[in-house]
Amino acid sequence: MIIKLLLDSDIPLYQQLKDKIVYAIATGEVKQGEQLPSVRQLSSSLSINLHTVNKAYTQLSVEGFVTILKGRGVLVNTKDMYAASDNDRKKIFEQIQTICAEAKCRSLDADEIINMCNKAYTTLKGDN
Amino acid sequence: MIIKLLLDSDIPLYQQLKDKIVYAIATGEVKQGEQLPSVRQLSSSLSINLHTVNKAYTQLSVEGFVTILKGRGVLVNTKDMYAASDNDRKKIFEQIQTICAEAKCRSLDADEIINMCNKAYTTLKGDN
DNA sequence: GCAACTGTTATATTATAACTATAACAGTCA
DNA sequence: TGACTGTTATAGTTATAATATAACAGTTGC
Repeated sequence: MIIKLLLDSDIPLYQQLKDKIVYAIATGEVKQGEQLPSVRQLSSSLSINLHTVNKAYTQLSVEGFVTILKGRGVLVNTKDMYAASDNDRKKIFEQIQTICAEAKCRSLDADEIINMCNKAYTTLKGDN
Repeated sequence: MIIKLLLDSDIPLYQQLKDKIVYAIATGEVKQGEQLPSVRQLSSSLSINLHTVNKAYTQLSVEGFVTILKGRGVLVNTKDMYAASDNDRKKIFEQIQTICAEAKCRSLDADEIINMCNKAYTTLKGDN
């Protein structure tokens, strides 16, 4: 899993890390049951602190993407364990609403946004 | 313009405010050339600080949505003043990518996300 | 058991962001 | 002049983000 973080981004490091891992799950780059790097390994290879990685892993665990086993490591869950709940759907829709509002203001019509969605999905084509 | 902010949200107040104003522009609820409430008026009616409103207005100004006239007030710009630049498009696509990655993980397919986009756009139907 | 690995917890420190409070300054306009 | 605009300055509080070190506790293979 190739991860590059932007140190000068306005997006927190732990959030960037979460997004990258979810992206890797979406593409199938990391598979169900697969073990993620340990907090020490990953923090070392990214030159960031152990606790920053731990925060990302902990939140991914709360959101259902991974299971943390004390003493053993962090494992990617099976798909059914993080299938969208009604609340997940609601949150995703709210994000889309905000993006579409800005997009419409900026004279992008629905088709352009839909094209972006299709492009995003085709980029994610993995056998996961 | 009806605005309600969530004080206990993880989204900062000034960001929520920006999003609501952009949304109001998108629906046509506030029109081109229209004057927004003064920082004191709005901060008072929302029971938040003057500087929080000022921060939202200042950023909206940088992003091209409004023009701030010292001593006079804040005016909504014309559409052409905030039409999407290449960089705006890129940022919007990156947000969509992140959302789609999570959505795919959570077993939502492209059609479901596209439906959400269409629903979001129809909600925004205004003659702006 | 021991060693080497896991995640966890505790404590502390630094830096930055977010929000508030108050006051004064400066431009606009009837 | 007075009442409204946004702006700037100063200060303080609170929360978040990130780091640094150390110790604790569970797992695993030798």
